[in-house]
Amino acid sequence: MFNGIKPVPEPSLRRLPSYLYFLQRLKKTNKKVVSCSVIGQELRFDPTQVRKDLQYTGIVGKSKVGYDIDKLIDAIEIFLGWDKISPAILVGVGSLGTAVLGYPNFHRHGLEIVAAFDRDPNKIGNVVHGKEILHIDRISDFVQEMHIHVGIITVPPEAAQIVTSLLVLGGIKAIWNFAPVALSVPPDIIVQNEDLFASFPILSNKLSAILKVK
Amino acid sequence: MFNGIKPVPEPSLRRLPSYLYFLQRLKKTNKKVVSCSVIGQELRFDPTQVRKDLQYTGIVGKSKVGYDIDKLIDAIEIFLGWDKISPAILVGVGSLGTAVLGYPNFHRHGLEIVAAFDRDPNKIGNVVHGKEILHIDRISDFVQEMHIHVGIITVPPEAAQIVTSLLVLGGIKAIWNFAPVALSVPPDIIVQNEDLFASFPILSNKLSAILKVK
DNA sequence: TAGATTGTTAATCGATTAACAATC
DNA sequence: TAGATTGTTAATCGATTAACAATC
Repeated sequence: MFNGIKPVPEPSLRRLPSYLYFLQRLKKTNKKVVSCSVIGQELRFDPTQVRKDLQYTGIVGKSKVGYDIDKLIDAIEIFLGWDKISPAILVGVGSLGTAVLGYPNFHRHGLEIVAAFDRDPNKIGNVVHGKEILHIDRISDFVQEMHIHVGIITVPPEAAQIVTSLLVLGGIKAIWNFAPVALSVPPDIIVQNEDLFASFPILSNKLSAILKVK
Repeated sequence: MFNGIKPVPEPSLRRLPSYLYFLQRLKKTNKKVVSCSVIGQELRFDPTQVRKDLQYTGIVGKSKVGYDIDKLIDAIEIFLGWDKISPAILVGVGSLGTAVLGYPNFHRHGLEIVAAFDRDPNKIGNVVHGKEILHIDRISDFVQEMHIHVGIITVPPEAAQIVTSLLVLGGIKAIWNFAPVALSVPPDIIVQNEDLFASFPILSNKLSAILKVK
């Protein structure tokens, strides 16, 4: 399994998009170069940490000058794979699914949702945020024929495993799972779980601390 | 600021709910006690880590036996403040707001959403998932009069700061922010940001790795 | 009693931060 | 040249994991 390449730490991966967004704003001000300390000051990160994060993308800077903003934007986008569009489908057009479908910037994040699926006959054929809703029976064939890379699961927890199996059957490469259940998949399939309420226990803990003091 | 009490590590806080859910399932099987190794095996955590996490709640176990399940459930709920209900409001009844309003188990997480707010006149007076939608003009007064503790922000990013200021004006204690912007608040107000797409760059990175190999 | 499990202290690991040489 | 910034190595910090004594 070990191939000599250290995996990029998850905290770094999570920070990279915020660098990208800042650089895109900076580019609009006609700046050409930027240093780690400027980025760090803006985003409240340690400059050394910024430098290390950026190095994972393979960017090379200039001493005394900093990084070329255009090059840096490209490097981050390429590193995350956001320069090439992967076709995706979304399964489960409830309110969460609708919210995800409504996100306008997936194409800038390497994703294009080409269709949505649901099991409710009343929804089939409707168009939500520009995507047609197809019946869930057609998922496997659709994934296979359209070479879909990513499946986004926004169905209720009970349905998530069945949907997963259908996606896998069609040859999906990665699953972005918003349902609060663990999915079982073959080892070569990427599963990334997204917890809508992930940070809530931290809020709870802080809130209960101040409520107790009172 | 330092008061001799070490803050509980965020990773531990994030794991506590999963212990709770497992214990609640276990309770239904009429088990009375449970050990760290059983919990760890189920949730794929190191047993020592489980023990350390649980100790933050103040629970005391019995050697050779384990922890009393009922006591442990209570300890986690009390520790997170999920035993007492805090009144909350939600602001921004778009698709994301509707999805959050539709979550059925907030009362088991110490929260009760008592009303929702929006600025769209067509939505005012409607009832979504049992909550009436009120006009945003009434937020500050509502927070003050109803002693609302938590404000959930699901408005578009442009509107998030204005909404925040209105909540603060009314005397809110904590803000759970789903908008992708940094909010400025007085130092005594808790802000917890929730990023709907937090794990997406990790999926991107893994996906681009396998696409490159191909 | 013997052995399983807790509670606690020590070791390890990984990420963050500091130090500093190289460089433009 | 002088000084700011990168690139890199070392130190620190915090979380995880291992070791082990206490205990029921």
